[in-house]
Amino acid sequence: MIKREKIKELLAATAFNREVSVMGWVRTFRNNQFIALNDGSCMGNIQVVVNFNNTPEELLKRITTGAAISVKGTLIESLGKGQRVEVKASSIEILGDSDPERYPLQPKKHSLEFLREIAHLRFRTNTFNAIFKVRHALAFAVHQFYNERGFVYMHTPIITASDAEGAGEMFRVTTIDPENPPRTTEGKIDYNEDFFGRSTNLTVSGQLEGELAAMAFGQIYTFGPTFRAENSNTTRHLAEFWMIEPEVAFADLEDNMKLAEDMLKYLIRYALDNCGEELEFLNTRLLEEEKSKPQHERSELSLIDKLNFCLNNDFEHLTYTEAIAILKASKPNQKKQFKYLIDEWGADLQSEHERYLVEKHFKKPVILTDYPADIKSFYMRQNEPDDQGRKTVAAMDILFPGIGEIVGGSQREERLDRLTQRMRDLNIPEEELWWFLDTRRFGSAPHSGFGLGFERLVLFVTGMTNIRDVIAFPRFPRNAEF
RNA sequence: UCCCGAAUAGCUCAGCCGGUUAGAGCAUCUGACUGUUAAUCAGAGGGUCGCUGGUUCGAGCCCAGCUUCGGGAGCCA
Repeated sequence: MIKREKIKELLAATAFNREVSVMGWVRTFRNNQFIALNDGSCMGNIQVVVNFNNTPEELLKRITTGAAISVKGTLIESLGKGQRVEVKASSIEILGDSDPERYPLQPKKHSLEFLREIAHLRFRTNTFNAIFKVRHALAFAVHQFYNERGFVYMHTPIITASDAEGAGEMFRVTTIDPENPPRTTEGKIDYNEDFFGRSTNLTVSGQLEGELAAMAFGQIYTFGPTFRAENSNTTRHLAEFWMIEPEVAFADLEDNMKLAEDMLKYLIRYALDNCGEELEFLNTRLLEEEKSKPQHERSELSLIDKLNFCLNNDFEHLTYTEAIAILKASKPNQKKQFKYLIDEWGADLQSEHERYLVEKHFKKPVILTDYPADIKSFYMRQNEPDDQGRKTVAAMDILFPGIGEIVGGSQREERLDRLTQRMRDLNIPEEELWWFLDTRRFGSAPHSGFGLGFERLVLFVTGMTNIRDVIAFPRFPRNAEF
């Protein structure tokens, strides 16, 4: 029996007139003769040539779009134009039929909206083949980047009992019978009777546990699923998404920003170096897509140019206070074109402001630092008040064109008294986070970390615009299909 | 959750001022052709016009509510 060869290898083959075996799924069957066969090993198809004169009618009828077939034949230089090699079939076996009346994928362009409804089949399109190859490459590169730098990959828990982190609404994890829950004497649901003996949730972040490990290993990262039960209906939020969270001891905000920028550039370079075919395809796809848009909405750079631009330029560093000054003096603010006008220091930046800074003013990735303490989390390190007595924290957000916030991080507050004071101010119960505070009690040290939304990175690198298209089976409000 | 828009054949869409039997391209099926490249040519089948109610002699079209989808905002990664 001949060993099955992958189409990717056959398309690159130089030795002809040899017997080969290929298996794959039919993309199209033209002229009763030419099968475009794809096995997922690459985006390209191999052409299988069938001699319909000596092939039974019943077999030819079963070579339909989507069918899985096994082909044995001779690899030859193509007799026709349009492809270099083809397989002259000597025998074809149908492995799995595909009813053409019911198979939803046609050899034509489908809308992303339609493909989202058939997410179980959309992997079979070139677009999603490319997206998920890039996603794979980026995930692999994340591990390679941190491994090369001696980071330890930590698996932080997915089920957590702490609800104090404040990153968002949480999904409850329980085995309690919702029809008949155990009650306390006051009539409330008694979580002492629950599986863990307490109320538990799906994690919204591995950061707090990551800090514990960083205070022993020095440098760690997490890369796992994260859950937010926010009723977010946008092109850049998911209820279940993957997050990368490095945490580094003895590192300040500068080190943190450097790590983040190095990582993003490393990942983008890895994709460019390893997913050339896929990015070329996505680049062309995007150009086609843009043709239907009015001139002013089209992007100035193509996808690949944009990625290279990102690699070859330093990210813009900017404090919140400097950003406010730029925004205050900006044309849209002066002409009152912003929906939310900038007048006071202390207000949170709206996405229109972030977009202005990134896409109009600097036209490159921006790292915003030193936000007002009042709009940031309790664990961020408190800076000394400025000459006007304004309080800020050592936070940094990285903003990307078209995506917005892709990284959020900070130097952590390592001083126990400052941390607990802030927790009291925000009504965060200290007793629940006793283990977290222990890091500040026993050998506390400066440390920093950040979170990178993996899907947002995949969005940027693939040039896709809806986050639901860069994760296999997106989870969002009112949708958990597949 | 809020604002805006959309929902008509398997897919992408047209459907005029509310008026006879709701159309096109692609896909599918049948036949022809047989070195095609989203093959081509000829023909055929395919519709509870998202759902519920209302206005009207008459509703795909107007109104209300609901559902779902898309874009934007908020929450954030």
